Amino acid sequence: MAEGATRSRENTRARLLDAAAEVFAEVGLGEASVERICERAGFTRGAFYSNFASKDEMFLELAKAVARDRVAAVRVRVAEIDVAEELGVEADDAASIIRVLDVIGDDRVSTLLMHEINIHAMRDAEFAAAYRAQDADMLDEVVQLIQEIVDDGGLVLRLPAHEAARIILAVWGDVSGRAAIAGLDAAATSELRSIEVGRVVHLIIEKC
Amino acid sequence: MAEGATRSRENTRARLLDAAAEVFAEVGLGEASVERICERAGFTRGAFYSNFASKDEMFLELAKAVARDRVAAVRVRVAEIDVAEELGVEADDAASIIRVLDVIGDDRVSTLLMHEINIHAMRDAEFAAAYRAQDADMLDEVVQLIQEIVDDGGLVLRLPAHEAARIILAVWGDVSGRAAIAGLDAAATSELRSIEVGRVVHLIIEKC
DNA sequence: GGGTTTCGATACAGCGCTGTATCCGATACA
DNA sequence: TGTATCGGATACAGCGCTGTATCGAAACCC
Repeated sequence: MAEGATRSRENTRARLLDAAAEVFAEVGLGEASVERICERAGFTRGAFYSNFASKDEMFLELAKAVARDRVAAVRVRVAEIDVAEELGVEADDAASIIRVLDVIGDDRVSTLLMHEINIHAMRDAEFAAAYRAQDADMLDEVVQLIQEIVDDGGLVLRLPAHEAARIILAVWGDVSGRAAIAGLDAAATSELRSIEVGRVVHLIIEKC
Repeated sequence: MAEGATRSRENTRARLLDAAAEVFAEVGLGEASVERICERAGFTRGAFYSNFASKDEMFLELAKAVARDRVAAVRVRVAEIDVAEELGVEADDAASIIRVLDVIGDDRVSTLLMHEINIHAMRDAEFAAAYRAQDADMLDEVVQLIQEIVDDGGLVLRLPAHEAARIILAVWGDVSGRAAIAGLDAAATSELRSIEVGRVVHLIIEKC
């Protein structure tokens, strides 16, 4: 278990996972062959089967990694906003939320991949359990964010925080999907999200 | 082109399309083989290639049919509500909208299929164009519905109607997806939808 | 009722993918 | 520096799917 070897192995795993994310996004889980993933990563199938038991097992791992990264990214952003508030920099309510959410899935590949993960959760009950757990984590994070913004700004919610979070996430996902369908680039997608999600946030948060 | 033969041919086409809808929902477009679809329909591939040029062409046709049926179903429900209102039967605002939307994709297969169609639209630009057109039609239908309910009830919208419709559809889709992931049956799904969509409707429609 | 057409079944050649078994080179270690 | 180990490449047998070409039977037409 030498350092170099391990590092190299971890590196090929990462490269394979990255390639898989792209391929899954491009053609979907079903049509993505192990061969194609390896080709994309610059390996042969030997490397794949040396690192993963099967395509499904790999997909599971990829989904876990994506979920972990998303929640972590949101958590970081929330913390950043906390710091900003403590420094007295009062941000606009909607803008804060959008800036936080913007960290998840800016790009096309992420959106496609999330949808692929989502639909897989509908098909596989076992996978669904893990998915729901991470979805709940993400929701909690957003709830907490909303709560802080409302408390610090002396604002009022028209809805319980966790229901508000659900709606915001739903609209966020909907806009992202439509942007991908419309073929919008990152900038345009971001702008569209600001507008539409901002509208919902202002609908939910009552200004006094 | 005798009647009987034609009818029979139409029948096999329909059976193949039904089977395809199930298989696409179960395993996705990519993993659905022509063979499997035919097996499900009780035919061999001979019948398939006699009726469709390819799996993709068939998917396109299926998507068109689904879209057509959905919009048509909504249109019928909207008309029903119009009649009810003319008869003086004043329905609850949220309930009316939910009853209309409930007509689209009650079941698990429809939800899966819609997601499959949706994700395919993200991947295929040409397909996306057709998808967006039908999506716009559906949106228009909901906008009209909202408008009528608001006008007849002397209510006020907190948002422009078409933005309200977008949000309602987004939440509706989100709830449907989560219900499928949770493995809820039709009744539970319907109930969950009532609650969550109802909440959004009440948020958007101001009662005077 | 015999010829014609049509629809779906069957047969076939071929390809791409799978998963395993084996091999080779590089790296770590003594 | 020789040796053991490990990671990835290569080789291989086999399967399932594809799409076409052909065939048989049933329905239709006169």
